[in-house]
Amino acid sequence: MLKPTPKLIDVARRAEVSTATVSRALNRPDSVRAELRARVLRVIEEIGFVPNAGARALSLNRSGNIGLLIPTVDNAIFASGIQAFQKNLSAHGFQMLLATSEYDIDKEMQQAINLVSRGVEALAIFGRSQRPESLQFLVQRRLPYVHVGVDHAPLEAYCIGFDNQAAMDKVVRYLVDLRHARIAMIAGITDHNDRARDRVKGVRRALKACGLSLPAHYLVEQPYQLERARQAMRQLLALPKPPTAVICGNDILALGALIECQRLGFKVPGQISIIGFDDLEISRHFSPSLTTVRVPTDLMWERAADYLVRRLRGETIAKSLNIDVSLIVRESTGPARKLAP
Amino acid sequence: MLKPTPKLIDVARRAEVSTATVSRALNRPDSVRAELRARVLRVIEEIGFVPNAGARALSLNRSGNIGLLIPTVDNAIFASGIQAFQKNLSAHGFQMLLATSEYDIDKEMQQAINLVSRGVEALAIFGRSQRPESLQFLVQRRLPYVHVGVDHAPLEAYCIGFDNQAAMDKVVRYLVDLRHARIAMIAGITDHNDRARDRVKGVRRALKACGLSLPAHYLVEQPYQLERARQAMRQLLALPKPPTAVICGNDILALGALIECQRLGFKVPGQISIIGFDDLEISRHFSPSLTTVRVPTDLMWERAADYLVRRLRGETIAKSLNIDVSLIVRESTGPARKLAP
DNA sequence: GCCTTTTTTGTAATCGGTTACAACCTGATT
DNA sequence: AATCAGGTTGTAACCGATTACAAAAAAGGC
Repeated sequence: MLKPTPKLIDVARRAEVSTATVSRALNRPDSVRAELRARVLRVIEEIGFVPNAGARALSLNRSGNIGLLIPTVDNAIFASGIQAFQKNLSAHGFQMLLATSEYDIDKEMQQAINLVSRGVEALAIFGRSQRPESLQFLVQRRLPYVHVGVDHAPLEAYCIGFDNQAAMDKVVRYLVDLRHARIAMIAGITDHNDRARDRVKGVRRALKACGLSLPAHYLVEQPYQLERARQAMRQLLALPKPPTAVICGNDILALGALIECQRLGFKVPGQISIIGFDDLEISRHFSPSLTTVRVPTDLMWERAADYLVRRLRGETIAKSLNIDVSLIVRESTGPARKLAP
Repeated sequence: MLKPTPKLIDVARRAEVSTATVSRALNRPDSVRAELRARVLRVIEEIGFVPNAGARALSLNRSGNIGLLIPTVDNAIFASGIQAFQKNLSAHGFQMLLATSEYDIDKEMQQAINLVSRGVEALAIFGRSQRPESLQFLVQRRLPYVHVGVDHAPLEAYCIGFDNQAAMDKVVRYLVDLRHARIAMIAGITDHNDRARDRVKGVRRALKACGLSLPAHYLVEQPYQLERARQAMRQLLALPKPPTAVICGNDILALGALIECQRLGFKVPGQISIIGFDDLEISRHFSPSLTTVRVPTDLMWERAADYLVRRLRGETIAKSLNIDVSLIVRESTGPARKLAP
C-alpha cells in the first residue's frame, strides 16, 4: 500500500482543522489555541509531515536560501570558509546553497543563474573576476551579493577581503630586509584568478620599489598541487643563478617547493628561503615550519554572511570591509647567504 | 522604477503567446514551431527570465535534487568526494544539495529532514551510525538512499564502501610480518563514528589473531588534527615500554605522529614505524613518505551517485558494492628494531 | 473544394503551501 | 439583553511553473 508523502492538508483533515490553522500552528504558534496546537503537532508527528520548502518559498516569495559560489571545495582554505559561512547563516535562519565553478568563468555564470533559479535571496562570490554579464545579471535582478577575498570589485560592489598586493609588499620587504636580491615566485595559475594575479602583481611592484625585478625565468605558474610545485622548484634550482628566496602563491605550493629543496639537498633556510600564503594547519608543524601570510579566512566568511543577512534585513552598511593580513615568520626563511660573485 | 523579477507569464505576454507555449519552448522545443520558439527565446534573453525552480518542482513533483549528507567539508577526503559526487550527478542532470552534520547525530537527523523538505529525490549519507529514527524516516518516505564508506548498514540498506576491519587486518599483518610486537593505535574519536570504531575493532581483532593485543594505554583517541596527534604520540613515547609501531586512524593523525617523533628525535622507521589511512596527496611527498591505506574515495562517490541516479530511473541494482583498498608501503614503516629485554 | 488527420496553440486546473478577509466565539461593558 | 472588542478559526485566492484537454490551424486525401 503506497501512501503518498503527507501534505499539509492531510494534517488538517486528520486533526479536523483547516489548513490555515495547521500553517499557523507551525509558523506563528501563539495565534492558535494551545489545545488545537497540541493536536496539530501530534498529528504532524504521527504521520511524519514535513513541509514542502519549495511550495513555502513560492507562496512566501522568500526562500531563506543564500548562495555561495566558490571555485572549488577541494582546498582547505575554502573548506573551512564554507563551514564558517554556513554556520553564520544558519544562526540567522538562512540556508546555504553551495555551487562551485571549478575556476571556469562560464561555469561560474551558469552556476550563478542556477542559484538564482533556486531562489537564493543573496549571494557570496569569491574573487572579482567573473564575467561582466554574470554581475550584470545579478544587478539586474537586484540580488544582493558580495565579493569575498578581494579588496575592491567591479561595479563598485561591496566586498570583504584583503589587499593581496599589499600583502605581497610585506613579504617582499621582509625578504629584502634579509638582504635577498634574487627573489623568485611560484604562483598559482593567474588566468581567470584575480587573487593569483594580484599576488604576482604585488611581488612585481614591491620588487620594483626596492630596485629589483622579477624576470620571466624567476616566475613559474602552477596549479595548487604539491607535485607541480616540486616541479617548479626543480626548474628554479636548475637555473644558472638560482634564487635565494622563493615566494609561493599559497602554502601548498610552498610546501611542495620546500619538499623539493630537501630532496635535492638544498638547505632551507640556509641556502633558500621559502614563503607561503594562507597559513594552513600543517605549515606550522612542518620542518622547517613555514613562514607564510595568515589570512583570517573564517572571519572573512563570517563577515560576508553577516553582511548579506543585514542587507536582506534592510540595514544599510557603510562600505566594504578590508581585513588585515599578517606575515607569520617561522623557520623557512632566513638571511640571504653570501652570493657567489 | 522597480521591476519585479520577470516570470514566465511576462515572457508569454511579451512574445504574444500563451504560457503553455513558453513552457514548451523551454522543455520540449520540438513541439513548438521554429519561428515561435525563436521569438520566445529572444524575449527570454531580452528580459532575463530565469524559471523558478521551486514552482517547477512543485508542478512536476520532481526537484532534480539529490542530497549529500556528510560529517564535514573540512577534511580533504570528503572535499574531493563531494567534487566527484557532484560531477557525476550533474552529468545526469541532477543537482547536489549538501548538508553537514558536524559529527553530531542529532544535527544529522535534522539535516536529513531539511534535505527532504527541500525536495531531494534521493540521498547519500556517509557512514552507518545515524539515529534509527533518521533512517526510519527515510524509509517511511520511500526515499532512495545509500550509505557510503561502509560495507554493511542497518535495515539491509544499500551501501558502497569497504571493510574497515579487513583493511586494518592487512595493516596489522604487515606489521607483524615485520616482527612488530608492540603495536599502538592513535584512533579518531570513535563516538558516533563507525569508521573510526571499525578501524579500532579491526586492529584489535587482527592483533588477537596474531596472539597480540591492544592494551588501553596503547590506544589513544583524538580528533583529526595534527596538534592532537602530536600530543597522542608524545603520550605513547613517554610510556615505559613505548610501541615500535603506531597505526593511525587517518593520514592527518599519522603525519602528526610522524612530526612529533621527528621533533623528539625518534627515528622513523628506525625506531618507530607509522601507518596512516586515506593516502592524502601530501603523504606521498612527506619525508619519510607515509605508509598508508589507499581508499579509492572518488570512485566510491561516483558509484554512489551512479547508484542513486539508476534507482531513480527505476533500474534495479543487485547488491551493495564492496570496494577494495590497498596498503601502500612507503618509507615510514620498517622492521621492528631489536627490543630491549 | 470538402472532409479527415496531424500538428500547433491556448485555456484552465494543478502542485503544496500562506494569508487576507470574513465569520464566529468569548467575555466584558452598558 | 444588547453591543462590542479581542481572539480564533475557516474559506478561498494566490505564489509561478506544467500539462490535460480542447480548440484551432495546417496538411493530406479524394
